Amino acid sequence: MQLNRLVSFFKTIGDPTRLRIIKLLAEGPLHGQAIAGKLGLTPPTITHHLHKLREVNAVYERRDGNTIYFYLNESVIKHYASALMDLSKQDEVKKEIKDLMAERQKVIDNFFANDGRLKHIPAQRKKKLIVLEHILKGLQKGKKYGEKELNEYIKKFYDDYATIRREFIINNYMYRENGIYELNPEEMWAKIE
Amino acid sequence: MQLNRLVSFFKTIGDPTRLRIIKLLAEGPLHGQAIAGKLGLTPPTITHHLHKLREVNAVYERRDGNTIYFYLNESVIKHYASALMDLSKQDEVKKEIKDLMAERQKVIDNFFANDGRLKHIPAQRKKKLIVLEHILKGLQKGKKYGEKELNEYIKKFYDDYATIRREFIINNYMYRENGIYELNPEEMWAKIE
DNA sequence: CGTATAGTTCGATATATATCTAATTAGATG
DNA sequence: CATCTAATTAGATATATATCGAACTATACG
Repeated sequence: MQLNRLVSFFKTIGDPTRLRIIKLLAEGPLHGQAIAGKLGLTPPTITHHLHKLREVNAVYERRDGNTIYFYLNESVIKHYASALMDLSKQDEVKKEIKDLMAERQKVIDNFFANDGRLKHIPAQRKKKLIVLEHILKGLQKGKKYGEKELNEYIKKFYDDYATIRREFIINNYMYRENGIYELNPEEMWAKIE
Repeated sequence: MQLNRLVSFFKTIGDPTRLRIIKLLAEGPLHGQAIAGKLGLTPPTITHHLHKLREVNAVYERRDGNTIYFYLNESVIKHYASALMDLSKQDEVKKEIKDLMAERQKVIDNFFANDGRLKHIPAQRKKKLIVLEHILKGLQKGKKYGEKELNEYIKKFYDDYATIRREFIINNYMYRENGIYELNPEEMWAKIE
């Protein structure tokens, strides 16, 4: 369901007169003047609202002689009701992932400044790992980095590159061999983002 | 659920920007500037819409530091979705009665003029009975009517009182005894309205 | 064909509101 | 306390729209 249809429908029923018309029609079809009478409004006003209700298929009509009976299109109402319901329902797994992401994003928001630099290293281990993983996202897997090259990269985030580099190693995000650094396979540290 | 709350809610979500905010928050909480960024709007505009969304309890917020995270209030969304669903759902019996009533009303609209007088007697038996029953509603059960009195009553609806009076008898709506007329018990002709 | 009735269209008016820029407030941090 | 960032408020503008009375259209009926 595209956004525009939803917006048009809700905008249309988000009016006291139109919602009262819908409630009336929910009890059975009525002709225009009957609606005008029950609501204390003039026929042109009712025509105006019925026009809008027809635009979103909330009502349909059947002519009988020269009076027109208006009916509530219940299936359309149900349709949008369930579309609305869907906006509040997400499958469990997806929802949990989203929550996790939101939590991580919050930590990142807190510890990185607007220019993208790390303000300071979190004391809490869990948050520290999130911060380290965020920095690691800029490195390519499989690529070999010289120590100087890695230091330069880290310095874009934080002046104390030595601490960060050491954290990379002791938390098993990277390994070092003969002064050459490389990312460990992601599976080893269950990267999420 | 009172009408005003429904109207306010639907009016609120019947706006493209606000519905987009709701869709975003359905995927997880966000802070104001993140919303502004994703939608390409300025923070004051987002504040404006969040204010309206809060008014109808569609969102709530949690402060963390000086950034405020906004959450979709899913239970409220569900609440209004089911209220909307109710507008299209009626229990079967009630619905059938309403349909019957609407059908009868249509016949009455067609055969009685605005001043309440019968234009002519329907040829179709089913419609004729509806018309007769409509006229009978003005009589009291248990009361005994003299012929002249009954004629006068019928004449308020139709000049040819003799025909109508005869129809009352042959369709078993009334019975006559020594020139005195009386309504038959309702059960005998399954009065609906 | 003329008349009556139901519905629609038109034009005017009053009200609401979505959006922006600029200024202000609130909290956190050094 | 000074400063930074996020959010809000205020004011301005442009657009949308709910309602009505008056004029018009369509259908039925005699």
